[in-house]
Amino acid sequence: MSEENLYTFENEQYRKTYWHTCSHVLAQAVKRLWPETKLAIGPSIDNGFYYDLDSEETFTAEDLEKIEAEMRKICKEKLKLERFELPREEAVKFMEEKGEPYKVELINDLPEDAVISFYKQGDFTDLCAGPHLDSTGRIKGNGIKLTACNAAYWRGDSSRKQLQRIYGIAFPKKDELDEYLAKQAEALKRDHNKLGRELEYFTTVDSIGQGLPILLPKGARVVQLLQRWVEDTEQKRGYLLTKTPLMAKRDLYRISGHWDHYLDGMFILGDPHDETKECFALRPMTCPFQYQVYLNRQRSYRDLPMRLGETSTLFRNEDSGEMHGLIRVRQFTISEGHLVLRPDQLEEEFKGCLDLAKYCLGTLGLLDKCTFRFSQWDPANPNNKYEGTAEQWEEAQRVMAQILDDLGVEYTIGIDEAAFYGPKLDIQYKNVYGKEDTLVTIQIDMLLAERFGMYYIDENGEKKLPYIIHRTSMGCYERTLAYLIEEYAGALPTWMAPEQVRFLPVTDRASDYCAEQAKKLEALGFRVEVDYRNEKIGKKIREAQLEKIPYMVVVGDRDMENGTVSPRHRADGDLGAMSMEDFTALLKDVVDSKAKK
RNA sequence: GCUGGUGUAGCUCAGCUGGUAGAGCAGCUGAUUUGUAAUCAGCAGGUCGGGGGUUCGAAUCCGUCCACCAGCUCCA
Repeated sequence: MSEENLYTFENEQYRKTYWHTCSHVLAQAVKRLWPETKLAIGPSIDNGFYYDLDSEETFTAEDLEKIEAEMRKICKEKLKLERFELPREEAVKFMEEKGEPYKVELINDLPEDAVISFYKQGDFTDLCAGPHLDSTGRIKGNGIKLTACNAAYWRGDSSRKQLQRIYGIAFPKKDELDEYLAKQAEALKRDHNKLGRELEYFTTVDSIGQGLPILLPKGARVVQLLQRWVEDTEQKRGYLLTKTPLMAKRDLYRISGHWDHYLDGMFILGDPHDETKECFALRPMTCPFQYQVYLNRQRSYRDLPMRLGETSTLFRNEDSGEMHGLIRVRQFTISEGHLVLRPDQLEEEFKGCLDLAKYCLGTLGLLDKCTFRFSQWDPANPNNKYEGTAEQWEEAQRVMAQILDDLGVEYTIGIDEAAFYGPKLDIQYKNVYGKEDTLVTIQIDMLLAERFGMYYIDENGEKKLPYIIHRTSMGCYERTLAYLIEEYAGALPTWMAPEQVRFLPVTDRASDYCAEQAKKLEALGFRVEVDYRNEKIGKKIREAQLEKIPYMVVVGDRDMENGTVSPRHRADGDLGAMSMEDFTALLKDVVDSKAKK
């Protein structure tokens, strides 16, 4: 990068520096307006910056405007940012005198040898490692927008005080800000939680409860199509289909370890603390149920790998604030599966799982936006989350790292994101708000086989413990549907669209002709409707467009005379008159190829 | 679970400082038979999220519960 390009917004480092200085300007503005406010932290993030503040005042939208105005003033003042260092004791004293307890805590937690630096701009000084712009005058005042004020726990710890987090975004030009905000607004129009309800994919009902969405006929159809496709795909790859119960006695969860680790997360039927009576729980995962298939008889090394797949409905009693549309729910159905294998088969089978997931997500059109996360344990986790010994964990993670490197997977590392029984490869996806969730997970488990006594007899007649891979091929159907709606803005590809073709008779003279053609397509397995209403063709088209029906087939007197139909694609518009044979071939091609249109 | 916001007809929303609700679209009925994004007219539709409380009187004020939204925390 050439010298002059270093200071452009294209340069991520410069951009982050710019936003970081914005966060200082934000804090300075708040301190000027509400001097009693205590400062916590204020970093730049992927999309802008924020500052966490402790204030008696609950910042409203109007307050944010006031703060923005003050920020613009600070930019106009062109205050120089000056860096200086202090020894630890003086640094603590400095912040104590300023009445900033959070800063004092931060300084005290810095390592012994840390350089403690401050940045001063006019009447405002903040503890900060930098770097920063050299002057607040570098920031374009009317390119700043404070976008939200929300709660955030001090140091991300829910047992500590909740602060107010003010989010902002800024650009060197007002036009760029406007463009960014317009793009954001546009993205929110794809929000599955809004679009999915409007297009009648799902709804929620107060009396049923939080996190328990109703899949309406369109949503249910899409899920059915995806399930059939996944089950068939897995069958072709050597998976054995299972159907196991949705609940079990607490005894089962005691063996798996879930009773100790996740009691709060389960829906319990009965009194969990009364040992004199039977107590059941709805299943929060499939593992211990599906293991029983393996345990049905003694297994030989020749039986391995055993690949078990199940379309599995799970129940998790999430905290009330966690539910979100179809993305985070209390009951969901997942393309679940477990592979029981010999240690020497681990890499090959892991690769197979990754291939399958990539194939599924790629076909759905979601793969390009996915990122990979290698989720590892945290030996320092304070909640005793993890089973097994440090040696077992190091071994499992070493093997997984080796496999990921061999396969050339680019990943980030997530510490303390592992399952309680092993490390995971998580395939992550971001929703329209930029919030990331796991779509697919592939996990290596070297612990549970022993707990369940899942031995096999090797070629020497010796009992051996297998490895287990927990995996999903396309995640849970509700969440995947949500992302599909967002990815395609509700216009799902024809192969998975609940209604693929809608015939639109221009007058009722064409009704019978349409019914006949529709029947032909239905016989071939297409999902077809006819709009028989006595409405103008323009209105029928408008409504079909708004419902995002892939193909509208206009049929009028002219078509009937010529024995044609006049299809229209929702995105490509009028395709002109053609024979039913040609239209059928076109449709078949689009559907069979699972084209993304 | 925590912080903040929201909840009025199927949908989108109006309803000022308390005086028992209004529009557009959708729906129904009738007329209209129409060629690529909204034909016209009429009718009907609501214990204003639920239970309480204050008041002569509550959609409006207070409290509580429920649901929805954003964020945090959590996510087997």
